[in-house]
Amino acid sequence: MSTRTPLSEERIVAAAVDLADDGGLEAVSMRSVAAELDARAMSLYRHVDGKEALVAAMIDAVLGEIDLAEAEADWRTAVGRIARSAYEVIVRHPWMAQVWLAVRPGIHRIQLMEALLGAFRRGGCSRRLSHHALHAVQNHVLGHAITKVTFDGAIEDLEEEGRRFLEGLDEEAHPYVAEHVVEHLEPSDGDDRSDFDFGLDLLLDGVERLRRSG
Amino acid sequence: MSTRTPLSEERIVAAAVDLADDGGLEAVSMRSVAAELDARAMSLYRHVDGKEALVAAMIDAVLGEIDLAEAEADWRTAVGRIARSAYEVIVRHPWMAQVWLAVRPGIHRIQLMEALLGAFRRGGCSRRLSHHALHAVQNHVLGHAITKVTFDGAIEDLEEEGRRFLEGLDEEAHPYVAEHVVEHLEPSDGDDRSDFDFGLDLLLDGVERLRRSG
DNA sequence: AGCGTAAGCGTACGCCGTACGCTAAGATGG
DNA sequence: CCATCTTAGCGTACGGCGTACGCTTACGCT
Repeated sequence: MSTRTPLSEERIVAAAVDLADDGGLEAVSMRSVAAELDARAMSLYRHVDGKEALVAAMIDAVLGEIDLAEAEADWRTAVGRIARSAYEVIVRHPWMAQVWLAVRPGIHRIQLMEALLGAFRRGGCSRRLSHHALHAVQNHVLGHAITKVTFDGAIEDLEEEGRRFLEGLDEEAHPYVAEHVVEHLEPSDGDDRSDFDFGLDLLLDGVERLRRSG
Repeated sequence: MSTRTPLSEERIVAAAVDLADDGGLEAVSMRSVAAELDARAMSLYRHVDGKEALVAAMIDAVLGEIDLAEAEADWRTAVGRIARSAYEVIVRHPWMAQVWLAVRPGIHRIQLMEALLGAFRRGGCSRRLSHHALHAVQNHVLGHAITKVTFDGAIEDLEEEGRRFLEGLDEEAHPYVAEHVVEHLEPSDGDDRSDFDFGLDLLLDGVERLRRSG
């Protein structure tokens, strides 16, 4: 016994993702990842090109979890499924929000783009409209994910933190911000799902209108 | 002579922003910032709470550059001016894109939110609509800024890099991505300005429609 | 058995953020 | 004018980081 399973890029990336999922990106160091695998830091370099490449591989591995809604006929529900899945994947791996656009696209990122663009193009959108629609959807997903992650990420008690923020806020000078924060704290009707869908629908309505008008 | 101007939070933050503007966030260390001011690292701690607080101060300082379009009567042109100004500020300080949502909002961030929300609310949008409109505009600005910054940030010759990317791409498997990248490379009709406005108009059209329908 | 190849790792270097405590200069009160 | 207090600046040091370099060990060949 005691012959450990050998290292591989796959195992290293998986260990790094696990570390990042609980502990954030800052918990990922060559030494900590190696320790997770009962190895030493320098051993990783046989399988991975360095820390930057490791992070890129982590990102692409996680993007592979996204549902690309490949058999979906209707373009709008396809885009909806992809967008929601992408959002959920990012929220499941909160560290993604900081970095997913910061590195050169890997294969899964390209497949994600292809799936979204394909849905728009086959749905009858022009090249130019599809171009902007892709960016709009990506921005929406990433923006919402960042907002959610930063809200309940560093903060375990959202309510408490929100109240504290409001206390420090000058409500005379910033009444609308106060209003906005209160809305984030209202639990019932404005849950994540409807918030996300509201913006996405608004956006896809616009795309649909432009699609029809050519 | 030779009595240097004393340190202060303001001077430290300004020096750090300068370093980040040319050299990226990674060029900002307590030692490098101190060196920029002819001082030593530990001296900074008399005026700044540590690196994290320094970065937060850098962000808020830069957000103070945004034009808040305060005297603007028409809500739509006000939002447009604010959004474009914010976009330009981020592009002017490319390191902002990585971090601007990652820290707790400072006073300038709050003023930015207040300006946008005020424009929507005074323009006749409901609380809920203004809430979503704010997020949508923020996402649009940040998303576009990130896209632009990552495109021409690490890449001095955009054209060359795009062609190289296309070479490595399997155009059979990803025809729409190829199309999309080509569109990014086309210089003339699709410049930054019109790209940014196209998405923003699409978005504000949606807001306007919902505003009218109540 | 001998050998080539490659996986794993020990050591060391130059960075980083920052805790701790000293020095020296200026402010304050007599 | 001196004594005392405050505070800006900094020297040193510690633990952690990414990684260059080269050694060792294990394994698959012939």
